Amino acid sequence: MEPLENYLPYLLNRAGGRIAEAFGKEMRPLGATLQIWRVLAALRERDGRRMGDLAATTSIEVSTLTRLVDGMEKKGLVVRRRAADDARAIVLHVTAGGRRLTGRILPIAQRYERVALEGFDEGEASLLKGALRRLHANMAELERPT
Amino acid sequence: MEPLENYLPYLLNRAGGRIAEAFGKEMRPLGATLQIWRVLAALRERDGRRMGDLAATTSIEVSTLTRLVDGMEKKGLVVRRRAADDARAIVLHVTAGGRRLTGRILPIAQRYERVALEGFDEGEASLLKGALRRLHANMAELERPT
DNA sequence: GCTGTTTATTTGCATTTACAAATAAAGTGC
DNA sequence: GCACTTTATTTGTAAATGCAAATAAACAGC
Repeated sequence: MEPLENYLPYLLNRAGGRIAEAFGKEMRPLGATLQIWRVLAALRERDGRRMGDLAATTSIEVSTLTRLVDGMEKKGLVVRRRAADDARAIVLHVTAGGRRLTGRILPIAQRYERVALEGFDEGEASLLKGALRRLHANMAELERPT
Repeated sequence: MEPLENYLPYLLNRAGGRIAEAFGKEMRPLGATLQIWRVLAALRERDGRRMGDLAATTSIEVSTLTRLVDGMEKKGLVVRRRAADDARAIVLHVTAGGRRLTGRILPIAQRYERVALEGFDEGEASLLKGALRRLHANMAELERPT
């Protein structure tokens, strides 16, 4: 029967894990982590997001995110403010320091995109990305046991 | 510039993370975890592997694996033996209990493969798998900073 | 405008994980 | 066959993670 090597979830996690690990190591000297980068990237697209919103778009658990943001605040990368329209919610804003760090990480992220897709032509790359999106969507339907 | 949504490493981790999470939750009632399944699957292909070998094929850190195996031994899924040819090395053997558990997990793993690839035809699926292997290989070349 | 329910975030706690140091057995050169 | 280096695994320890409970504000119905 199927060896591990042909099993899609395994291949996926293995590839993803290796990228994450390598990227994470490059983040270190900058005083960042992969997760910090995710948050910064999400805020770069739209600043002033809520915790829950960020958790969803970064795929980081809310409780994990809370503590991650604690650290980011201490490092002066972001600030928490209470949402204007809902006193339960917190919105996050990047600081100048946060933007500076984002600027330093961006070229590294771009390099990773290039290296990962080395040898893939335009069409293959977008096919792959589309497949990953579809796959992610497919899994959403599997929220119940057999 | 590229939103997170188009960034390959992100898509990869997101898809992989979601599968791992869902699969992990189904493992729980069986008293297993994703990592335990990885080890069992690797031993199913070839029993009596060394710790280092297992670490490499499952992509689990050796030190993490040591403790994981501690737990698996307590659960009676595997046993550690000293390698016949090298007294430094440990080889792992599955027990009857381990095989029983493997048998219960297999159909779940197969279902995940199916659901993940729902809507992918044969060709697309093997293209995707090939891409993931290539990508994993590409990352190996990036073991040095810029 | 109170009461009960839902929603957003945080905190407590136990588990998982990774890195580095420790241990132990081979292999190497002489 | 003794010192030196390399290889295989384990242990110490600190950080990251996820679940469940706690807190706090909004909303719904009356």
